[in-house]
Amino acid sequence: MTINFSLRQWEYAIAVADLLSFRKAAERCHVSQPSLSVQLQQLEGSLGVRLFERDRRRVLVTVAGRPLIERARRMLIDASDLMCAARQAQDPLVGTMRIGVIPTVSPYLLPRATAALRAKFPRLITEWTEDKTLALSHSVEEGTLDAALLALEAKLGDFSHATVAIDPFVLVARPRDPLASSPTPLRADALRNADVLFLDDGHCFREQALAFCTKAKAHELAFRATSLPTLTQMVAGGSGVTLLPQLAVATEVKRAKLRVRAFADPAPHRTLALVWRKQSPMVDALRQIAGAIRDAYPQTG
Amino acid sequence: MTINFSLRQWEYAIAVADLLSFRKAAERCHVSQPSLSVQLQQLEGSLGVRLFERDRRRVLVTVAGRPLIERARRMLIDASDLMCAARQAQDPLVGTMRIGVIPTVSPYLLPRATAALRAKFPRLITEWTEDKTLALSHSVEEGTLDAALLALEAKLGDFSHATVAIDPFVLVARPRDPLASSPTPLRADALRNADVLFLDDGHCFREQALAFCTKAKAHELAFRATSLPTLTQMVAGGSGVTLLPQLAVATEVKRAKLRVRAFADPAPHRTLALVWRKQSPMVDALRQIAGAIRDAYPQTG
DNA sequence: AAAAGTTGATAGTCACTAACTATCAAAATG
DNA sequence: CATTTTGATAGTTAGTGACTATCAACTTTT
Repeated sequence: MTINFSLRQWEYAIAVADLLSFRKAAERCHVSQPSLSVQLQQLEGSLGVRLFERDRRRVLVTVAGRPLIERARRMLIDASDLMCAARQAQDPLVGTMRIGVIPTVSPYLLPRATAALRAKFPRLITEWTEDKTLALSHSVEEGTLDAALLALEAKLGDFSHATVAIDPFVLVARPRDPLASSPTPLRADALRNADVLFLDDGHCFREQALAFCTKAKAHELAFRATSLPTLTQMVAGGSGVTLLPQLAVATEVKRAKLRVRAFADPAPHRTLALVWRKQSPMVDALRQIAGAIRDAYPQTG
Repeated sequence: MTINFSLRQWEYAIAVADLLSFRKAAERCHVSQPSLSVQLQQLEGSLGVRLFERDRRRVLVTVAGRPLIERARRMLIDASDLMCAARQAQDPLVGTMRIGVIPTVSPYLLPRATAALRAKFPRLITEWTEDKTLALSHSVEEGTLDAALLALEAKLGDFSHATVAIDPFVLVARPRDPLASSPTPLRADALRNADVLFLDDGHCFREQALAFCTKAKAHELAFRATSLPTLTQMVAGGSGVTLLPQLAVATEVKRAKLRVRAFADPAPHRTLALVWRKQSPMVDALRQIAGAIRDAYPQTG
C-alpha cells in the first residue's frame, strides 16, 4: 500500500470540511484559492474518491468523504503530536502550553498558579482559556488545548491526569441563618429542607453541589447564578444558603458578612486535576506543571 | 503548530531505524542513498532533533529519536489506513486482503474458505499467511496483515472480532485404549492419569488442551508434536491419547484406525474468529468475509 | 601493509510540483 | 440588471526531491 497523498492535502481537505468553502479554507491555510482547488483535485484523483460535492453555490462533504476526513483528522493530530514531541525532546519546558480552566477555579487559582509557573519555568508560556468542562474536554480531545484544569468528578473522556488538590465544599449562610450556628462540622442531613442556591447549568460545580444537596433532601431555589460571586451575593441578600468550593471562600466571602461551615466526613468535595489526552506528547512537561500548580495551591488556614 | 515534515521523510527514518543502515534503507524505499541521506538531514534539521547517531561504521537511533520514531510509526499506520479506507470507499470487496491463520486451522478450513470467498466475492483476492498466534497478532497490530483467523481463547491484543465457529475438542485414542470404550460423552475426569500427547510450544491449541488436561489430572508425555498429523500418528503408534479439535478430525483420523470421543458439557473448545485492529478501515469487508467463512465452515455430522 | 570494498556525506544537475496571478463562468445578491 | 461571490482553469515561476558522480573514512581482504 503506497501512500500517494501529502499531509498538506489533507489539511486543505479538513479546512474545507470545516468551513464548507474553498475560499475561506484557502484563507485559513494561508494559500491562494486556486492552489487549494488544485491540490484537492489531485487528492481526490489519487484516492479515486470524490470528497466534496461542489455546486457553484455550496460545498458538501460526500458520504464517502466523511469517514475519510475523520481518519485524516486523526492522522494530522498524530502528525502535530509528533512535531510537538520533537520540540519537547529539545526541552520539555520551553514553548507554549495551552491550558483550559473551569470558571469556578480560574479566578481563585490562576493568579497564584501563573506566578508560580513563571517563576519555575521562565521559558514556558502558558495560554489560559476559561470555559465549562464539556467545551474544555472537547478542546483537549481535538488538540486545540494541550490540557485542562478541572474537576475529575465530572464526566470526562479518556484522559490521563495529575491531581492538583482536593477542594472541599463548604456551606455559606448569613449569620442569622439557623444553619450558621449549627454545630461544626456540619452533617449532611443538617441541610434537610434548607433552601439552597446553585449555579447555572453546565457548571460542573452545580452538578456536584446539587447531587450532594438532593441526597440531603434540601430544596433547590428557582434562581440560578451564573458565577460564584453572584451566588454569594444572593446568599448575602437573604435568598437562602449555598455551597462554595473552599478555594473560592477567601475571595468571595470577605466581601459579604457571611458564615462558613465545613462539612463532616464524608465531606463533599471536588478533585482538581490537570488532564490531557492519553497520548499527548507533553506528558513530562504537563506533570511538572501540575506539580508546580499543586505547590502553589492556597493552603486552607 | 505548523507541520514541516513529510510522510516520506518519516518512511525513510523508519526504514533506517529498522535496518540500521542508510544504504539498505534506501534500497527498501526504492531511492538512492544520497536522496535518503539528504531527506533525513532535512528532517533532523526541521525538527531540531538528531534522530540517528552515525558513526562511519554503524548507525544508532538516538535516545531522543526513539520515541519520535515510534510516534511516526503510528502516524504512518494511520496514513496507510486512510489510503486503504479510500480504496474501500470505492468498493469494500475489491482488492487484496492479507489474512493470517494458525496452523491448527489452516489445512482444515482454508480449502473450503477460499473456495467460498472466491465464489462470493470474485473480485477479492485473499492472501493467506500461516503462523502461530503470537506472530499473527503482532502482524495485525503493525498492519502487515489485515486480519487473522485464530482462537479467541489465546492471549490477544486489543482487537475487534467476528466469531466464525465454536470448535470443540475431542479425545482420540486407539481402539484398544480403555478410554476408547468408556461411555460417551466423556467426562473430564475420565482423563485422570491418562498419558496425553500435546503439540509443541507456541501453538495455542497446545495451551488450551494442556490447561484442560492438567485440570483433569492427566499426564503430559515428554514428546511434543510439531503438527496435528504428527500428533495423530503418534497416537496411532500407541504412544498414548490426545485431544484434537473437531475441525481436524475428518482429515486426520480417517488415515489411522482411531476412536473419537466427544466430551460432556462443559466441553473443552476453542472459539475461532476473525480478528482485526479496532480501527481497521476494512471493518465492513472483514465482517462480510467472516460471515462467508462461517457459512463455509464444515458442519459436524 | 596495500588494495578493495564498505559506509554515509556532498556537489551538481534536472524534472516535477506546488505555489502564485490573472481570468472565466455560473450563481447569488442587491 | 449590475455587482459580488463562488470554484475552476491557464500560464508562469520558484522550490524541492530525485538522480549520478564523487569523496572521505573506516573495515576487510589479499
